[in-house]
Amino acid sequence: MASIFWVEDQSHWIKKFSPVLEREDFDGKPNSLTILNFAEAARQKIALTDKDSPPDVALLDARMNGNDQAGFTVSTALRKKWPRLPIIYLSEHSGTEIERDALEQFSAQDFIAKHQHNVEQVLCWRIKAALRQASLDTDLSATVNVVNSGDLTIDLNTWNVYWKGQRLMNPSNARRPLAPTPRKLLRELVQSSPRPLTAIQIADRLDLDPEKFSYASYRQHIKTLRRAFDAVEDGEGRFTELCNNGEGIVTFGDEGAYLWKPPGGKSA
Amino acid sequence: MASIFWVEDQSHWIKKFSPVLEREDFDGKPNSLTILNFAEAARQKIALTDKDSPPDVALLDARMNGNDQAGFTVSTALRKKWPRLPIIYLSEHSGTEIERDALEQFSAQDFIAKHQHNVEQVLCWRIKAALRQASLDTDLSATVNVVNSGDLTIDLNTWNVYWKGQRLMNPSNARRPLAPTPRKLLRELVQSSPRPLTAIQIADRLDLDPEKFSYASYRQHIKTLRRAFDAVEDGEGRFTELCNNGEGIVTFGDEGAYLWKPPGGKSA
DNA sequence: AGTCGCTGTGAAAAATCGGTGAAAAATAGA
DNA sequence: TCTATTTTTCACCGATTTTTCACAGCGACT
Repeated sequence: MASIFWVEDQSHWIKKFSPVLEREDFDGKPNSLTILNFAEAARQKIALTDKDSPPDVALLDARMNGNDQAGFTVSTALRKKWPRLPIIYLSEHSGTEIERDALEQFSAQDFIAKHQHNVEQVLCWRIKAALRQASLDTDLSATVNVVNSGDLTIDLNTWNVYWKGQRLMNPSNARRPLAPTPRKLLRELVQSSPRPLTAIQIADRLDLDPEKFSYASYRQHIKTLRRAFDAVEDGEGRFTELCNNGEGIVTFGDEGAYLWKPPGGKSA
Repeated sequence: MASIFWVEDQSHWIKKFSPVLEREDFDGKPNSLTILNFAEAARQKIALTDKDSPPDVALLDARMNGNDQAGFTVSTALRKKWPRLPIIYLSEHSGTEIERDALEQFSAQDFIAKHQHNVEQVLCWRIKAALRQASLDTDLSATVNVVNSGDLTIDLNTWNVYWKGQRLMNPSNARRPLAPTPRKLLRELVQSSPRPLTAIQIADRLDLDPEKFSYASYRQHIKTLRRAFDAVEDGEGRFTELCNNGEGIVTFGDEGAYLWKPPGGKSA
């Protein structure tokens, strides 16, 4: 849901833009539009809004109710509370010192002239651009890639697999990591859970030659995986036993398919 | 010095804007302006420019020499080489699908109508805004000219690499510095840690001909690097041994990828 | 009991991976 | 141009991974 914070004092602009802003698809979800008519009302609204739920983008007019600075005071209040919020100016005074101030002094993300061909569309395009830019910024900080399923964690960067906090190792040599194909296979199983995967589907997903990847190989890799889990459970064959009881990596009857069922009752 | 990369096929626009762009004070230093008249020339220039000295901002016209897509092909080439370079379109066709494509499909930073009041000024303001935004982005990651990872330091100015305070030298001749390709390769590995890099990804990042850069070459460079580290550890093969134990420069086990894992337990 | 299909298994064969030195090819510098 | 250096290619080896094969256990059905 894209939430838009809009301050506009002239009703005819509100009439013109609000239907477009409400209908336009910014992120696949319906938008929430907050419209304020006065700078003072806007500042109050800002003060009352939870700091942890900022709007996604703000639209301001620099000059409102005859006051050249009205929009900028709102801008300042917004920036103070949410420094990274993209602010877009919508103004009748493009190419003037108002545009310069907005861009230079008040770090506007964009400045759109109200009087131009096809404004409604342009506005939407530029809001989208601003939203994209903002999401880029936040993506930079957190790029953690993990798949999680109960006690299982797969780190998609290093491809390490952790089971109850311990790293799954190669069962034939405890100092070596799990081999590539079993790792990928496990990931596919976990990701497609609770759906089972046949050998053919696995070959397809792992981009292996379907001629070469037989059900026999599949079985072999499953064995490897179960043993790797067993090694962590450190007792003897605890995990394999689990599988026989219908949890963990279980067979799915037909067509030689296997299925990941998160042990411990909970689902993925 | 703000360096501006500008592609424009019509000389009257060049006459109109170039004095302004040259004189305007973007960052307190004189600007360097590169003007290309054709998309093809622009692409060649991009290919010839050092990957590590990108322009600060690019100005493009979407439609050039009668071809609607000409500007976009340049945009693609720029983005591929310098993903974070801000690209500003200067066009006579605002409010059209050209503007939409530029903003949505080609992730333009901005789109400026050539026919508007006070364009030269507007252009300057918006370039400044783009530069500010870009510097914000890089501030986020690291303004420092040093890549640091545990005991490893890469000075991005001199390209020297230090390991535990000592400079890494060329293993085939201890009086010479580490060769360029291994240095760059190490940097990419360190920067993308904890993600592994395949030979193809490395070729792409170092801007090498992917036809020529084979997995065999990659291995060879890795060998060179490991030996360089060994030389600093001064004993025999201490670092290579580390690698076998899963730290330092380690194989990823799939698709011939390697990965930098900062030794000493700590992550980057 | 017989046999069919599915699953699990160990052992062996086959393919691949990662490391290596040496030599050829490309590039940079004088 | 010639030389020094860097980069790529090639052929080889051992270790590891992946596939294949042959067989055994098990339940279902006839």
